[in-house]
Amino acid sequence: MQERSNLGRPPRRRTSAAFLVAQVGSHAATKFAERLAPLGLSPPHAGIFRVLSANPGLSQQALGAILGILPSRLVILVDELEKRGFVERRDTPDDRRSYALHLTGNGNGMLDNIGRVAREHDAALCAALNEKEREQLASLLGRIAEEQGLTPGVHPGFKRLGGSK
Amino acid sequence: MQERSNLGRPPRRRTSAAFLVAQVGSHAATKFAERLAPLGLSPPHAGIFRVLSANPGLSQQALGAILGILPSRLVILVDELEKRGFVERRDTPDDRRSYALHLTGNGNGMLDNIGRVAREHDAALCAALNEKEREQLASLLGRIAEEQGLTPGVHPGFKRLGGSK
DNA sequence: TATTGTTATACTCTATAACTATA
DNA sequence: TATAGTTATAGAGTATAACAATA
Repeated sequence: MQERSNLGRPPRRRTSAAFLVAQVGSHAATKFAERLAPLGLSPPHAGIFRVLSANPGLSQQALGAILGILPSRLVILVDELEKRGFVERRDTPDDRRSYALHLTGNGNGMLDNIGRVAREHDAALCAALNEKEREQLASLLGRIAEEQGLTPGVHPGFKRLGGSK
Repeated sequence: MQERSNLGRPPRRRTSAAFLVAQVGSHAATKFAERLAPLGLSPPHAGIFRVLSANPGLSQQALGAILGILPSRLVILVDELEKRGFVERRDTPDDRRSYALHLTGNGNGMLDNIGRVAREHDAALCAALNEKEREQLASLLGRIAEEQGLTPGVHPGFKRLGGSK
């Protein structure tokens, strides 16, 4: 039940939605990274798990394109996951330049852990809201994401933020 | 008017609010930085303008504490703004170790430009929502921000995001 | 001895270019 | 010649330590 009496006064200056989204979003990303850290993973790692789970057999190029990660960086990330036995590079018969990336059994186990962590993270972040309000929030943000042309399920990361020098 | 018929089926899996906040927030931060770039400013610069406007005479320590910017980095940012005539370091009579930071006339002019850019940014980001929905969104996010202990008006930036290595 | 502003340095992430092996 | 993966390198942001002047 919001107060609706603003008669005669200039519209009350509220913090802009854009600023709040950036502020809370940055906080959310930091908190998620903190929850991932005990698993020995970073947010980009989690993105790789999620995308490979939905699209097994992707090449590194394709995976990097989806996640917005440059090939030169993706190599390192995949190396780390392969070294720990979560991802494997399978040779492709038709094109011997590229690999087909798959989650291993251990990889799928870790994917479950990531999912659990993500749900805990969501619950903690939205603690101030009831279930209906969380759906409202997700709906509003989902509409913005769609109108802005954001790819569902892909966190854009941060490109060039510095603008001064 | 949302569909409300989910009888018997498991609750439909929606993208979590936490993920959407991080995704849209990252996008918003990138877009804001792009709008700031033609002014020769970065988001941290804009934060300095905003905080100094509300709290003239702050020391660098105090300013850095509010913005979550380390002294070693803040020196460089303030140097840049001082060199361009937007900020001045005034000697303080009582403590000759520190400066009192103030916006100059040109600085206040640039502050107006930043405000204009911020309003354009907000309008563009929320294009998918009507005025009432924007207020709803701001209200929901504001409650999360408060419950999570975020300082009003302060973008936390991104601390240690990597967790793997 | 502690604090303010500053400098120096290391580490991470981003971005570009160049190399190799295939195609 | 073009592409997939890889390596090397440069640039920005973040973090820590150390220093000079002052408290």
